[in-house]
Amino acid sequence: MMPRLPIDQAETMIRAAGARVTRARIEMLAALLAAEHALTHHEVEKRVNRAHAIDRVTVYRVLEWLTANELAHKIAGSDRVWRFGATNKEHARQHAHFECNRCGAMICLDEPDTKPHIRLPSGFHAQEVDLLTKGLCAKCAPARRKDRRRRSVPGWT
Amino acid sequence: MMPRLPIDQAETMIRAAGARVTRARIEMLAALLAAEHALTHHEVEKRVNRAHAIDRVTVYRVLEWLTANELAHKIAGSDRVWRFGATNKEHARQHAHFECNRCGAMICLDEPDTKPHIRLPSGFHAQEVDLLTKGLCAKCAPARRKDRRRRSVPGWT
DNA sequence: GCAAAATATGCAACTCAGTTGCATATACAC
DNA sequence: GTGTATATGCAACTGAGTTGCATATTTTGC
Ligand SMILES: [Zn+2]
Ligand SMILES: [Zn+2]
Ligand SMILES: [Zn+2]
Ligand SMILES: [Zn+2]
Repeated sequence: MMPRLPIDQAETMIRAAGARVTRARIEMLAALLAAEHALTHHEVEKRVNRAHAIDRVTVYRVLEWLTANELAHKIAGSDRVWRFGATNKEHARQHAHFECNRCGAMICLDEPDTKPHIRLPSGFHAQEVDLLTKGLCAKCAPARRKDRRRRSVPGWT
Repeated sequence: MMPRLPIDQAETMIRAAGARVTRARIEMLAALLAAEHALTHHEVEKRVNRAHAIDRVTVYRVLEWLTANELAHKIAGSDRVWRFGATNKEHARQHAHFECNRCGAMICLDEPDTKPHIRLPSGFHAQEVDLLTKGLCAKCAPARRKDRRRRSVPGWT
């Protein structure tokens, strides 16, 4: 299988969705496909702006459109900012995520891993399970070695 | 064991933390203890206001303080709003949560349940795992019976 | 290709959660 | 009670995400 340029792959995916093929959609999906981690609206905006200026509202709307069409998915982070990842090949419909407690980076974990069976109160009906592992990413883990992580109670002496 | 009023239990918990016992802290923690689900800042404000008016900034600050002192914990919801629950007796330090896809209600699940073992990329270091089950709560499940949940692609016909 | 219809984009103004600085009120130690 | 540390109230701010509407671009039909 030929490795394809993200920009071409993006165009094919959008065309396959049977929707209008616009520059913003292509470039934004390509940015997500090329990204090493899930991107915030701002990160997407910055990466696409290398090519040409794009309005921030368009960024929000295209991300929403990509998500609705299942070409991307969004993950809720601890900082109340959505991060978006391309929904391609290897990622199952359901997959876990990792968020770095230090730099905030969010990545998709493609391991299907053992599904935890959760007992719900009577009458409740489960539809999906979000699994978010938090910790330190490869870049941040070394930096925290010396921190000697005591059970911190911020703002309290 | 005597069943205690939330207000008394709250005061005891705060006093045990060795901190100043204020009306706002007691009433807000009592509201969390009495709540049937995790509360937003706004819900807390509304419940406490039955007794006396309270500034919204104080609500934020007290919730932050309760969280820092581990008398409460906060859960990130799909609507970018933090919800707070009292951290009492039965809830372990780590527990799963449930969020209703229809009404947004968030509850704590005290089942410790089978911890999923997640494989991380090399160099990554896990510290905690957030597990959020989404679906329909007991109140909303019946209402959705007829909806015949097709694979929805919102905003796309 | 060209015009018309359909829809995506840009812009301005908005909403709403959460934060910050500072003056004042309150809890607690003495 | 008085003094000191700190909690609260108020006003103004930040930043993510949304909405309405005018304009630009993509498609479709010719
Ligand atoms: Zn990191
Ligand atoms: Zn993902
Ligand atoms: Zn519900
Ligand atoms: Zn909880």
